[in-house]
Amino acid sequence: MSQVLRFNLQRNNIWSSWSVRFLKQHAGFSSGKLLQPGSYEKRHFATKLTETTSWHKTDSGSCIPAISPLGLRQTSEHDQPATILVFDIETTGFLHTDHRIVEFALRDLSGGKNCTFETLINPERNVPRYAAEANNISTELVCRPDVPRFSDVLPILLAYVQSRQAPGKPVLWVAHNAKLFDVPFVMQEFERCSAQVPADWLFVDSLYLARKLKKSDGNIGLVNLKALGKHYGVSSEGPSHRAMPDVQALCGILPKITLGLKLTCDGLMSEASKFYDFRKVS
DNA sequence: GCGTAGTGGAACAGCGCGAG
DNA sequence: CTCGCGCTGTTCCACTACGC
Repeated sequence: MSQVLRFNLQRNNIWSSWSVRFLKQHAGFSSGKLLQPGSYEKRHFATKLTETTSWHKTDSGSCIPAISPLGLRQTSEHDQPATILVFDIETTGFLHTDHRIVEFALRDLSGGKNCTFETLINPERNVPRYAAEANNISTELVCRPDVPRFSDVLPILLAYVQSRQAPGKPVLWVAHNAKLFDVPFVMQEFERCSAQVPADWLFVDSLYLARKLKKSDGNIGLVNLKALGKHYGVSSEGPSHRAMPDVQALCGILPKITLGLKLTCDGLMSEASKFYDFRKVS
């Protein structure tokens, strides 16, 4: 498991062209070193092929998961109204105005090869002890010159998302408590980089959906990720309160929620708030 | 530790109805 | 007509949950 950055790109060998070019341009990494087994950068920037869960529609139109063969998409891009990316971040604290992102992870629900993106981020500030205790990400781990800053990661992230995005279709970002936590942080980091969030990025808060479902399903108790995972029998690999395990958990929970809400992919789209809606809140 | 949203309970106001 | 009762809706407040 990489300590700093795992960067997975799908669709042929974008990895060997785009990513290296971006890394060279924006993060100052050498492509030669990058591809050398055992090299320092290789340890940090590694691709991983995963067999993943993809979504497709039931007869009733609800979104449910289905195991897809390695590297194959069961749902064609033309059938999907949007690329759905489940993401999670770890930060140095609660306030997006005062704190920084230290880890970013996402997973493309359509599955297939290299459907995940995960990286540690150099916050350029100390990680408070309470935050480090919560997410096991210490100052020593991320405040190092070899750990990319958000500004380094941003062009790679944008390229990755673009590589996953179907032409003309929006990108639907899903996170737990996205409205109050994840999106304001991401927005703040974009602003720090003087970058614009793409206009076709939409955001859905799974916490809001879970609360909505709870009203109609009395069996649902707490609506935090852990409780929902337990309720639906969804377990995630890896330590809790780290970005990718939480992403994996949400990937398992989200289809259950949409199924419970009888929410179609289009319905999920309608639940999405555009970026400027979140900006009003934050 | 913080900020926000949601929730549940208490308190109150307003209304309708029946009894005297 | 007046009073009392009960129901309903609204408002406020305290508490809880949620993210790290």
